[in-house]
Amino acid sequence: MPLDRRPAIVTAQAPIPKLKNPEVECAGCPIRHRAVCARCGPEELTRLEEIKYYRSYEAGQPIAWAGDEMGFVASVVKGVATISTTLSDGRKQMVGLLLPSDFIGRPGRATTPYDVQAVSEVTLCCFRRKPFESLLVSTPAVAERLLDMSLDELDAAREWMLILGRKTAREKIASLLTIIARREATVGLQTIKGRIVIDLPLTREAMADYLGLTLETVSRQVSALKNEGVIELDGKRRIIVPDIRLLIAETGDDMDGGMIA
Amino acid sequence: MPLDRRPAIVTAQAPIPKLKNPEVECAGCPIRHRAVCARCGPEELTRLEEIKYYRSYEAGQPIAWAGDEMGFVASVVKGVATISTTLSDGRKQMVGLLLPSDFIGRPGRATTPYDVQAVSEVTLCCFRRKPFESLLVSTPAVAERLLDMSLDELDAAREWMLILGRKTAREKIASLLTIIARREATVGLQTIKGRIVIDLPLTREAMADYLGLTLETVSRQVSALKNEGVIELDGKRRIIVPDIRLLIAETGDDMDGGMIA
DNA sequence: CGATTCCTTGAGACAGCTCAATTTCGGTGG
DNA sequence: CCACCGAAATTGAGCTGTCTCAAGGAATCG
Repeated sequence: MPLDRRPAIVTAQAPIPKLKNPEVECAGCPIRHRAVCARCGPEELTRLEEIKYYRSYEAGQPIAWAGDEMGFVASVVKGVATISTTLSDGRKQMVGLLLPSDFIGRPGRATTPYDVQAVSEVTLCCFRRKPFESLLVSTPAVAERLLDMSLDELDAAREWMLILGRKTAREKIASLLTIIARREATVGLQTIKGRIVIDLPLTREAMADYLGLTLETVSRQVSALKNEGVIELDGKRRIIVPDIRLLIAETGDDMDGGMIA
Repeated sequence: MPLDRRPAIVTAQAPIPKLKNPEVECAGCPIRHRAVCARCGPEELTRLEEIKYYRSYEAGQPIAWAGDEMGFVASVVKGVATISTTLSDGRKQMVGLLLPSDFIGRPGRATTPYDVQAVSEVTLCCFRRKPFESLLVSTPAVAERLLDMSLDELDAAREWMLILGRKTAREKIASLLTIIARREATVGLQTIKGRIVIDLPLTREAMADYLGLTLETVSRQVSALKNEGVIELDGKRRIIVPDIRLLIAETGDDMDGGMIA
C-alpha cells in the first residue's frame, strides 16, 4: 500500500477569504435548527450574533492546514468541505466530511491537527474562538448541542472504521454513495419519484482518499456499478440512484436484510 | 476481503455481573482525575456518589450487545474492554478500546449500536442513565469533561481511520503497539530503563479485528518485528519494546522525523 | 477550440487473504 | 512435578483483490 505518488507540495497560497457581515439574521439561517446553535433561544442567539461573521472559500481553497493556528470555530452554512490527514510520504486519508450545519474546530484547542479544505464553494459562519469558548461555559444550550454533534461525529467515524477496515472496494463505494444519498435526502433534495440525484462534489481521487483506495479502483468500481444498473452517471460528477435499495444491497451491511423469510 | 469465517453465534449467556457498593470513595478512586468526574468539586462528587455503583465482568464476558438497552453509563475503573461492530456475514471491526478512565455509553441514547466486551477482568463505575442525564444538565463540570473526552475519542477514531485506510500491515501492527505503549506509559508503567513492557491483553484475533487484518497476517508481522529485534516476545501475550523509537519508526508516521539533517 | 484536468481502461505485480497443517503456550489433573 | 489437553499462535503454499504503471479518452474552462 505504500503509495509512491507524493503529491507535489502545494504552497499554501494565502487564502483570501471574503469576509461578510452577517447579511443573514440567525432567525432566517438555513442551518438554524441543525447547527451548534440549534437549541438556542432568542436571547442566546443574540449573543451568538454578536460574535459571528461570515467567510467564504472558493472550491478547492484550503480552510486550514494541519498545524495552523485557527482563530475561529465555525458552522458550515453552505457547501462541502473535507477533513483529512496526510502521512509524510503523501498517503492521504479523509477523516471527515463537512456538510451544511457541521461544526469546524475544537473548543480549547488552538491548532488543527487536520487539513480542512473547501470542495465546493463554502460559506462558514465563524465565531472567534475565545468569545465562543466563554459562551460555551455560560450557555449550556450550545454546549449540549455541541456534545450531541460530537457524539454523532464519533458514531460516523466508527462507521467509517468499519468501512475502511472490513469492506471490499465495491462495498466501500456503495457505502459512500449511500451515506451521501442519505444526508442529501435529509437536507431535502431533488428526488424525482424515488430516483435520488447525487450532485457529487467529490473527484474520484477524493473518493479514493475517503475509502482508502486508489482512484483507479474507485473508477473501476463506479463503472461496474454503472454497467450493472445500480447507478447511472450524468456527466462526470452527477450520480443518479434509481433504486436506493439496490445500492444498499451492495454496501455489505444488512446482508440478510431482505432475506428474512 | 469477504471473510467467509462466520464466527459461531455465541448466545449471550446472561452476564452475571457482580454488584458492589462503592467500597471506594471517589476521593480515593484511581481514575478520579482522568474520568468523566475529573473536574468535579467535592459537592458534585457527592451527587455522583449517590447514583454510582460498581460492577465487575470477567475476562471475555459481554458488557453489552449491539441493540441492547443499557440502563447505565459507566467509567472503566480497571481492566480493558473493546467496542466493536459486526457485519451480518461475520466480518468484525473494533471501533474503540476502553482503558481505565474511559467512558461507556451515550447520554440521551438508550441502546448501544456496538458490542462491548470485557477483554481482561473489568470493573465499571456505573451511573444509572436517567439520574446521570439530569446531572449532566445541572453539573456543567461533568458535561464539559464529557465533551472533552468525546472530542479526544473522535481524534482517536480519526487516527484509526488513517491506520485502517492507508497503512500497511506492518505499519498497522507498529501503530497499535505504539498506541498501547503510549497509553500504558501515561498510566505509569513497568518500564525498566527504557524498555517498555506491554502486557497485551489482546489475542491475535482481537488485534486483527482492530487493524482490519486477518489473524495470520498479524501473526506474521509480529514475528517479523520480533525477528528484526524491534520487539521481543515473552510468552504469548507479553511484548517488550526495547526502544520505542525503533517501533515508532515502523509506524509510517513521521518518516522524516529522524531524517532531518 | 485548444488545454488542462479528470476519468477510464488495460496489463502485470504484489500485499494480504484463504486454506491447511503444525507448534507453542498455559493451564490442569494425576 | 510432570504429562496431557485445548486454545492460541505460527508457518507454509497458493490465490485474488487491489495497487502500480501506462495509455488514451471525455469533460470543463478560458
